Amino acid sequence: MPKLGMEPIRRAALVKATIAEVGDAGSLDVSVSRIAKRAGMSSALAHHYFGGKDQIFLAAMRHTLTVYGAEVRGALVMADGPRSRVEAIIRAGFSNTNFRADVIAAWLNFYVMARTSDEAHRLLTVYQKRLHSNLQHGLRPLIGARAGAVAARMAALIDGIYLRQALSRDAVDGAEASAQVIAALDKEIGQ
Amino acid sequence: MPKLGMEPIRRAALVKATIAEVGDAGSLDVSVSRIAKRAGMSSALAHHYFGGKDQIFLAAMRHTLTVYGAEVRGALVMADGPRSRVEAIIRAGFSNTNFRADVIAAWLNFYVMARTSDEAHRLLTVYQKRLHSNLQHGLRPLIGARAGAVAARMAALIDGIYLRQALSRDAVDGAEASAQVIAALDKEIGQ
DNA sequence: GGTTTTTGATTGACTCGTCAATCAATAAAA
DNA sequence: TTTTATTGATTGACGAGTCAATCAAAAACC
Repeated sequence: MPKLGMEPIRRAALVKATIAEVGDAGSLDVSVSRIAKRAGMSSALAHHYFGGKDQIFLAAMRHTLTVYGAEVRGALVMADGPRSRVEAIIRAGFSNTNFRADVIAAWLNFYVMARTSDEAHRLLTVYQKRLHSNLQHGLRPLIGARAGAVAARMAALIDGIYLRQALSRDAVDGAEASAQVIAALDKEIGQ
Repeated sequence: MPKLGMEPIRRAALVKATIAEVGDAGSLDVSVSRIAKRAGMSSALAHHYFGGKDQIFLAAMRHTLTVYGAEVRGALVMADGPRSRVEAIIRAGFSNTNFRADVIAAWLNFYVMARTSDEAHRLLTVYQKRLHSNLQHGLRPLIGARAGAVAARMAALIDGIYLRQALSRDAVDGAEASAQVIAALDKEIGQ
């Protein structure tokens, strides 16, 4: 069986399975066995590759942040003009890849994890800083010095809408969510 | 020892201890034994009064919601005029009783719990509905038909700022948080 | 008032299950 | 044969929930 070079494949499978499992369970209270089973391997192998449960979760978290980050960058290169850049940042957060029930559940639980894990805390802080920085950068040409404060509010609003969706059990609607935030944006920048 | 009427005292102590313990641990991953110990009794007694771990958490949740609800009502009777009412609702959410590290941690974890517990889900839905309804009611005289949509955004913003504080490990600042939301309110209603 | 009975309060010890982590062993490349 | 892949079995810890037993106030009774 040992086809060489299994490691990256196994790791990816475990990360994917972790997100799915956390999404299903709704909490971080999922056993390594279950994750491993979903990923099609034994729990021992999961430990072999990741060293421990925390490492598995952190890897899953890094992955969601990486995907999100990539999506934002991708959207930004397509945007022309500051206003369009800000909208791109907003829409990226509510894209079909990020704004899914299981991913949202994972985010929520990462917030819980960040209260006890330094590494999780660090990662989420990076995300928040980046979101704020991106928004501020896009807003500055539009509203100058107010950009910092407005960016903070927009970021909080985005997170808040995320949180609502985490509670909602209905299907999520990224377009509707984006529209909400953009409406607030319009008010903040005066149309 | 059986001084009659211990039950309500014990229950209250357990609820308080639960919030504190969840705040310390940062997650719902706290054993009944620890909660009971902090409340000054055996774990068996905790089970005796509440029946199970979930019941204890739900009671703690109901308590925080009750306190929050009372505070909002109290602030509303003091307010004169719609604008003042809306501000009162906002400030109540960030009051010293509600905007505390352990309480915020509890809220966050209740959101996680709501993904698996129907009763927790119900309670949080009640909170969200009530918050939205209160805001909408206060906003209607100010902006008419737009009140519903704006209330939704304000509610999400409040939750979002809460979430930020859940991540922050510094001391929380309710006044600053209120100011943020009120600034957004000003923009929404046009000064 | 004194005795007995009842009942709420309380706990230590125990059961049962779960889970993270480890290890020894096997199999297939290189 | 050395390295990589892989797993079944095992261990050690921990936690929820149960139970039988104890303790002491209070109520009922004489």
